[in-house]
Amino acid sequence: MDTPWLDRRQLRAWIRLRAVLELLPGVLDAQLRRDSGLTEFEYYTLAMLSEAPGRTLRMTELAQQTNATLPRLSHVVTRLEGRGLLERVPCPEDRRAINARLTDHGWAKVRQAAPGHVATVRHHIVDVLTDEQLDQVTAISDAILAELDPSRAVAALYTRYDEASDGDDGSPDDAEARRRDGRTDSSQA
Amino acid sequence: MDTPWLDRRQLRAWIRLRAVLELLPGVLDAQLRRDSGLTEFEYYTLAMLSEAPGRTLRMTELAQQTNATLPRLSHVVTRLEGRGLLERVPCPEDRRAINARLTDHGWAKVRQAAPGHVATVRHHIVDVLTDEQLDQVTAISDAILAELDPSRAVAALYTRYDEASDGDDGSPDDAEARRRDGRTDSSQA
DNA sequence: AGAGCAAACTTGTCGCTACAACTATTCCTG
DNA sequence: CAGGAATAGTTGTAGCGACAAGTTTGCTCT
Repeated sequence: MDTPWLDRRQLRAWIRLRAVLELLPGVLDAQLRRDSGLTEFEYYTLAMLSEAPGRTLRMTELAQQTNATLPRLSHVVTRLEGRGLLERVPCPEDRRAINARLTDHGWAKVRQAAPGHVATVRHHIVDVLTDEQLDQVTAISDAILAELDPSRAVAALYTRYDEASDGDDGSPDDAEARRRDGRTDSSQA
Repeated sequence: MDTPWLDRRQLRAWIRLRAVLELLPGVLDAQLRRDSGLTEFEYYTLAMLSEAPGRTLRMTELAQQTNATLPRLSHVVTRLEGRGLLERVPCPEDRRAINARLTDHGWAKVRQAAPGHVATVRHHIVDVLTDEQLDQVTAISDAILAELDPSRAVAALYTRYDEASDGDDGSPDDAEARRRDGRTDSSQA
């Protein structure tokens, strides 16, 4: 078994990507913690719920959308439930399943936290990249995810943001969240 | 403050990048844990030492090269020291400072772990991307890191893998290459 | 129909990381 | 050449995530 080492180009790309992998999550997390008392993961959990029809999702589905394992999600949901941001509701159709539903308090929390978080994402990622590079990020991530997640579990979510629908993907809550797209900013670089 | 929401292209890129950020570390970690009993971070700690002159680095420098905070590194080094993979040596020049030095056992460990890890990186990243995309990864990461790390602390390391020197591809086995080249480095920095 | 298996969650434990002190040197500046 | 600030590390604690069981419900096959 001969193991081909990485050449300079490959190594350079990897080292840098690794640095991003290491540093970026901490920055995003810190901002949300500071400004909203939420983990980045907690935020996305709430955010995914806020976009779902009826602000409700089954645990498994929510886990997929947040790229989390079920045990992890379960723990997080327990904490969020304790803080009154969401609630567990037994699923009538399948009694094994549990629906996580965003409370009004949780909804308010997301709405309060969103602008700051989006601003951070903008500041650290979107604004420093060109439109072309953003598309490259999409393509590169797709390639990596295809290998990383052969079952295409993540696909369900991340296909959602393709140029698929012209209308909306449906839900009223969703529409409300999306309505904020309205801004026209010809972002600086 | 206008609500700076993300448009479709931006959101798509971000959602996917986020998925990579979430999933990739776990995969790399799992492989190293399984095959070598090392965390990805532990591996890189050892790897950075293995590349350093005399297989020795000061804690602060090592922290920078691994993108870690000092407290984190300190804990990790304590654990690795307990396992005999490296040792703390007081720095003669500055009595506040501590040198972390790779032991022979640690050296062997890195050499044993490297091929599997590189194979994983290859499999999940390098092999699924074109050369062009690899360069895009470099450029994009650079842009993000420049904003993320204004002090350019990371720069010290990741500049190292530019087309600067020859014979310096920076792999953990790099030190081996140096030995082959007869570049024997004694005495610490 | 009932046995066996899979799916959907939960729970408990352990290890790692961030954050916040704290100690010990060295640098700097009047 | 004091004395305060900055630098280099360590340590303690609290909290989150991974992993491994465990439980309940649904599915399937003969």
